[in-house]
Amino acid sequence: MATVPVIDPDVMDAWHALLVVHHRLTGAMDDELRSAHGLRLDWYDVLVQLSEAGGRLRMSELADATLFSRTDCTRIVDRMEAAGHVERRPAEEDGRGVYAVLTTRGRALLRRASATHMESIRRRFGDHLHPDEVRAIAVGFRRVIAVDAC
Amino acid sequence: MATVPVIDPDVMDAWHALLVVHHRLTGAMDDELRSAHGLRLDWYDVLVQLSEAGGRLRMSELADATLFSRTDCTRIVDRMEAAGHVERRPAEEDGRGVYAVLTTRGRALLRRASATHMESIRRRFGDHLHPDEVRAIAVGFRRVIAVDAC
DNA sequence: TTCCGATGGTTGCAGATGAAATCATCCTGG
DNA sequence: CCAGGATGATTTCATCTGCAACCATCGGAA
Repeated sequence: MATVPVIDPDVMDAWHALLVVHHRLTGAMDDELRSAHGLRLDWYDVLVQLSEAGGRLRMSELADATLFSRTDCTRIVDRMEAAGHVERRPAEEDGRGVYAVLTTRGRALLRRASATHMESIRRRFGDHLHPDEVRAIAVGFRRVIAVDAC
Repeated sequence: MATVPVIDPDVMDAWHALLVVHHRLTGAMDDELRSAHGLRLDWYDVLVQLSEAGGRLRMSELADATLFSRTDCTRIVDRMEAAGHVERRPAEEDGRGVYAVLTTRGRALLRRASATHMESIRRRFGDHLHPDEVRAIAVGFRRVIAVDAC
């Protein structure tokens, strides 16, 4: 009695390709940001999220906005604060809360770094995909994410 | 003089979705493997690669086949050897070389774990994508990978 | 045969990671 | 108003990670 294959080989291919793309590209982008701006990819993510939120976020909001744990955020902000890119400010409305606030210096760094990073995403990723593929990826992945959230 | 956007928003969407899918799904799959079989996702990857290679690989081949560094492979094999899933055997044809060899126990564990993992990929990933999307992802990503290899 | 640069693998070190414990503050029910 | 559970953030601990230094072996050239 032959067992039915548990998974479609095409799906397996797609999943494996995703793993490789993620590994290679995040590695390369991290290298690029480091050599061009002395900035790690995780710091960059924090800068982006803070900027998109208008310049400040509670620590836990930052953890939700990025893909980092709370512990990670505490420590990344520790280091970025020491580097002068962000500041911590107690939340006036909640004695337990802390805001991570983008500094002028952090904002300037983000402006420079984002050019590098966007260009990197385009060159390493977008340029090699047809618009149809890009849309299929975005739409399909959003569906995967939405289901997972339940 | 307005600056031209550096990157197509659709491409940015797709890239971001990829990051989220990777993070969520690898996390969930790791949890599943751990609770079902006490097996970490990285150990599972090693078992798969050894099995697909016929049961044994040189350490450096293992590093190439997986997404791990040489250092990682040394240490993962250390732990898996202690757990009895693989064995180290000196390469007869090269005094420097070492083979990581799948044990009977490792093979049995892989058989059990792969059912869990395949099902997990199907349920969390493949089931939510149209066949067209799956093919677009596989084909597009392979292109991205091929270019990056240069 | 004997160098000597290249290669395979491991290890020391410095830093990064998550889970769980901790501390302070908040807020709800009585 | 007070007690006590919930929440925000940090710290501790044990583990994991990569880079660079390391050691042993290989293989070609003199």
